[in-house]
Amino acid sequence: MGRAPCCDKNGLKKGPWTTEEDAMLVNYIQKHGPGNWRNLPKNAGLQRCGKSCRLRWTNYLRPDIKRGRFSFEEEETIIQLHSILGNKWSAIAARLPGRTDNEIKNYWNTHIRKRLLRMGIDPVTHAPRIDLLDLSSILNSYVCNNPAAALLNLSNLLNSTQQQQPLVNPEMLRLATSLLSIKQANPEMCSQNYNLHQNQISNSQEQNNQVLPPLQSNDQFQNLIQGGDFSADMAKHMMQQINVEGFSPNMTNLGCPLSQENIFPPNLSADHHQTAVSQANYVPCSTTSGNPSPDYPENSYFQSFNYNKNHDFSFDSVMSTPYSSPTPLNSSGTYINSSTEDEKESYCSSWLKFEIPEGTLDISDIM
DNA sequence: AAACGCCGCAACCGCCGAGGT
DNA sequence: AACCTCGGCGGTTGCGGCGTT
Repeated sequence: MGRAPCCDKNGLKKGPWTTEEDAMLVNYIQKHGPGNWRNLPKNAGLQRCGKSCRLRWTNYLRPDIKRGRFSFEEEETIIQLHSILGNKWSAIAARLPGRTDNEIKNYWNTHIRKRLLRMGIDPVTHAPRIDLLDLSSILNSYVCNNPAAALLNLSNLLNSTQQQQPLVNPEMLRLATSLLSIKQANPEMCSQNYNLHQNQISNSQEQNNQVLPPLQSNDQFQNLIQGGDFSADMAKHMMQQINVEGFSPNMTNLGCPLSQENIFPPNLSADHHQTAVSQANYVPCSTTSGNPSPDYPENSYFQSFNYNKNHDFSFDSVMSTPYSSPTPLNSSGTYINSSTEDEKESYCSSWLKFEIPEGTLDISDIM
């Protein structure tokens, strides 16, 4: 049985509200309070349906609504809550005083979502995007001191881009080639990182009394996925490794893909799924020094992307200011309005721009 | 100056669950 | 149990403003 419409729409006005209508609605609610939305428009003399009145009140006319730009703190809160709650905008709004679910939803869709996509982060899963999987296989080959395999993987990757949709965006390719060239220049560094990576995993397992061995390669991970025999324990195991590593443009970290679609099969419970996602993104990122970066607030979403201040590939090295901040704080603590989306974007993209040293790998040769 | 395209946001739509009859 | 109302939610749409050509 179909549900009856909330009101008789014949003769009722739709579209943008006029100031007169706003005034009528506000006056009525100030006298009688909100509620009984069905009868409210009739009593208030409005040619609107109750639903429209309620939306207008809750999303725009309510006196406690905070208007204007979202602060950096608000933005971070939204991202973190979204990673936990998903598209539960009302739940997110409940934790952001003065902001409505509609406003947060719009802000997410028009600003944050796009920014995360440009950063290579899946806005749904909050994990690095699927194309990093292929990138990781290239980098992993190099970690294993197999440049030939790396080049082969890269070649396959490029060939695949000639079919339908590109698997890797240009920034990812640039990152890949840059890292390859850096590896050529500093072979010891990478092996050190790899050893460190393995040590971290071992330490983590001791702490968690786990007996599962660390995944030795990206291939092993891929086999797990493709084999279909992927239990919740395995997923947990994977996420432990991710927790140890955090996420950074570090080679070994990239060898551990985070895409949620791959990590969690449909039969994995939502609880496992959600818990793992939260852990993957928001545990404090381990660093070689063992200390979190002081450049970001503790537990900052963006701190998850921080690697190591002393490391050549640290995001810190290319970010002097939290790039997500829409309105950087000045000395008095007020927000500077001159910050533009372009400026924010430049922060985001800067840590993906690793210039290729001259005389190193030339992708055009492969293509 | 006009045309065009893009973007952001307010508003709408359809669905759902809770609660009442 | 069935039906209905109501409030709430998330997804989508459409319009106006703005920048670019």
